[in-house]
Amino acid sequence: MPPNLQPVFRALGDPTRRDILRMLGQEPMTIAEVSEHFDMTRAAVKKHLVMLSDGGLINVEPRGREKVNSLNAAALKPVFEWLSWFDKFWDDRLDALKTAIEKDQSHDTGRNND
Amino acid sequence: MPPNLQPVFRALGDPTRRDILRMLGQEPMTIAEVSEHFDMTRAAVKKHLVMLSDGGLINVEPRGREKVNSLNAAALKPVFEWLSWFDKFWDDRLDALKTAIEKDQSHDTGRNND
DNA sequence: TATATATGATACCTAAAAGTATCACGTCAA
DNA sequence: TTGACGTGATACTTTTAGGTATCATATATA
Repeated sequence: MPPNLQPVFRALGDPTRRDILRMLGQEPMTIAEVSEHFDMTRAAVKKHLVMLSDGGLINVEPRGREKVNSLNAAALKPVFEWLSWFDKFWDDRLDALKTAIEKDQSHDTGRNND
Repeated sequence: MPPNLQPVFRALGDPTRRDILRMLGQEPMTIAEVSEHFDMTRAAVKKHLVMLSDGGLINVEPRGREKVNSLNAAALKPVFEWLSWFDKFWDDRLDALKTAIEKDQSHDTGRNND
């Protein structure tokens, strides 16, 4: 079952959320810690985290009274693959090689790309 | 100067626009032709095309009284590269190979990735 | 236990997105 | 040259996104 791409693309559509992803790529953070990096209320940051969670882009785990948000980069994979459909238009060579790599790997390439 | 990613990500955030990109990947189309594929007015489709154009994702060329919209997949490249930053989290092997490919190519890899 | 703290949830505001309807304008064709 | 046709542009409506403010709840901690 192909994952629904829409929540992922929607989550990526906001610059604050893209920044958050990069931050969580460095280290997991609580909501308060993420909020420190932005000039907006914690509630606003929380909403962004919910959207990221909706897209499966982050994992949220309780730790006492805190919630630790960590990156789930695997959720980006379908996006990457959706984009790869267009490789042929801007770089035939890279596309060919990447296809070879994917074939070489024993991946479940049950891709739908929609 | 790194292209502004925001208009591109915003354009990709809507499923109709992603569909249009795939359609234009098959062949260039006029606004009327694109509109035939969707259950909405031509004006609405036109707005989507403007957003795609804002992100540089399509080229629009006049042909008599028509406008021919064609895919500009090169505009997806920065998005692809932005995503590639996360490769290490979900597939070290593919990332390593892709890096090797890019190094092998003589590309203007003046990437900023923000 | 009493209190401070981290988060959750709700209501509300503003702006932008997505869509429709309508009309104006340029171009092709009879 | 007169329509017909494809498009551009504007005004309008509805929904969603992004944000603030506020209060409730659960958990540490003095």
